[in-house]
Amino acid sequence: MRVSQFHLFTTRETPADAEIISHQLMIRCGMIRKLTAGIYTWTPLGWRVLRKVENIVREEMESAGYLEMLMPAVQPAELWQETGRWDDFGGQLLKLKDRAGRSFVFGPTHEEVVTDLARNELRSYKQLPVTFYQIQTKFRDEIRPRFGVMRAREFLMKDAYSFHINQQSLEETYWQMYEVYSRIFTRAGLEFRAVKADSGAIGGSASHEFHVLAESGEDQIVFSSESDYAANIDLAVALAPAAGAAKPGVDLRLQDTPNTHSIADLVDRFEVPIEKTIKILVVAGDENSESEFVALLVRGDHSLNEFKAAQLEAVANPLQFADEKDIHRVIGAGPGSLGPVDLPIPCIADHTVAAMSDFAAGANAENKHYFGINWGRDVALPPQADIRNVIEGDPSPDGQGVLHLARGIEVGHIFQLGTKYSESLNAVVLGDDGKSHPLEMGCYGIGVSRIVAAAIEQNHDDKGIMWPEPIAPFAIAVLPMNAKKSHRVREASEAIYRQLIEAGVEAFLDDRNVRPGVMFNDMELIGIPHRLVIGERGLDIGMLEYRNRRAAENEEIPLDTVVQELLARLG
RNA sequence: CGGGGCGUAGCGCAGCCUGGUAGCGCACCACAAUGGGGUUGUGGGGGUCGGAGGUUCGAAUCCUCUCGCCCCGACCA
Repeated sequence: MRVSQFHLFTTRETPADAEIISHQLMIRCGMIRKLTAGIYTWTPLGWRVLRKVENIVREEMESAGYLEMLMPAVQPAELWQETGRWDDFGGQLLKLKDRAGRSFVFGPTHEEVVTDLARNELRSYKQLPVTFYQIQTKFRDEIRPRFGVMRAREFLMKDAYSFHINQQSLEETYWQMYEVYSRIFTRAGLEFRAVKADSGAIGGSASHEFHVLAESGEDQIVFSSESDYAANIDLAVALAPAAGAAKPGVDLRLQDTPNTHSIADLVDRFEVPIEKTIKILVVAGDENSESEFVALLVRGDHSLNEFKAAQLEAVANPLQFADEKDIHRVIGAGPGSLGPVDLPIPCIADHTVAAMSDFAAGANAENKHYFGINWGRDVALPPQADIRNVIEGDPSPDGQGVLHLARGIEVGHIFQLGTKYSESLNAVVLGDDGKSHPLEMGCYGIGVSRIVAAAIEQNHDDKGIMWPEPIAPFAIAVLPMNAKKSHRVREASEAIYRQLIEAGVEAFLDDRNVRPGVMFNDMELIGIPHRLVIGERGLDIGMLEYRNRRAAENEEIPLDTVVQELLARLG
């Protein structure tokens, strides 16, 4: 491709509304343009990258034997009503009406459609297992789209669905898909981790997320320093210490603590180490439980894991925090003065709390705290559960190593769905026993457009993008210096460019009449992995300048063998 | 959904408080010089100031409504 024939539109200025680096660079490169909130046009430059990612995904899916297809983006409401997701999916579901007033959705995912296909087409276990996939535009009406294509409303997704006669077959495909996903992200040149995850609104049992590691990631992931334990923050657990093991060291003491309303106050004014404090969170009880409210106890420096807390039998799901008025009503003290001693409502302690001794907490009376509290001696040890978020350095739950926290961008998610959709849509096949069996299903997603942004987050410097070669829009930039003034430069550049193109290399010849600095800056900004500079200077001595986008210095390449040398470097 | 902010040329912004017929930088077009890290000069094109209504002799500016966009929050003992 010649730059003069390509719509290359770069800009020096960073748009005001782009917060993260990938969004800024994509705008500055001219890869994307916003049409409206969360909805983007992919320009020719951006589209080349998107297509590269798409093709890697497609090739790996194909070689695993999965079948590509294309399902409708617009789907009848009836199908979503059958599975209950017309109501359950929530505000992210974009609902539409046609001229006759019939309701439709713009597909945010395709379990309904693919299961409808399966119930009509699949008859026998002999047709199984089978995996269908598509690469297609999805729409999810995000509450708050942001970060460009990272969290867009309209986005490109690869979604795959597998069908099985039994759980064992599902698991085989699930773990095969795990490997396929790992190959895809590895091939795209990304540093990533797979972590255990919750299956959330999609439903089902087992699930893993694939995260590209990046500081700007919206998700927290957790992994062990020694073992292969890895989970997202919702699910991550630390090895629990033994409850009640610590022996009392000091006496219980009730002390006046005026104007002490927070853990921070307690630590500052009374010189209590934060690890010797506990905080009480009052939440609504489950409607079937005997208590209106339940107190949750976590160590002062720990935070409540709302996902875990909401799973507790005694606790309302979704989690609902008591307001100040309710806390006063049922406990008789404000939120800053709560503690386990003489607490009038049931409580559940985090495992860490159950192992504490000589700790401080509120006295359930204004302006008073207890110090030196010990379980058993001063108050009965409450029931325990894992209700906190793990922190950096916690022991890994398998006993091997400590936990590290990192930020990640979720680019893939695989689920074992089981029969959730096949049962609600009555998708069954005959087994070898001659009886009907609901299909076991798996579903597997990759955020194709999100990968583009994630790759930039992971691969950039102060000059711009540094594409991993497999997803770069062009492989090499051929930059003639002052071609207008030099037919030698012009001819040499054209010749090399032609040879590269003939060799199948995606070369990008900058034949614009612009100064060298403009070329260098543009090519570095858009992240072309290799570049060759052709000038009078080099031609005089028979050597040309080559530079890798990630290298700090030029290399000299002899003119006579330049194309072979480049081909070797390009792999 | 709650809170805050912003809508003036393709992009980044000034002008608004104190009303008087719209400006700067980048980008774009033309010409010239320059020619190895976003070069320089001269000349030029482009805006119903988000939209509607109101106040006024006169509105980008004041008032009302409306639409759009962005940020923060949905953890608190």
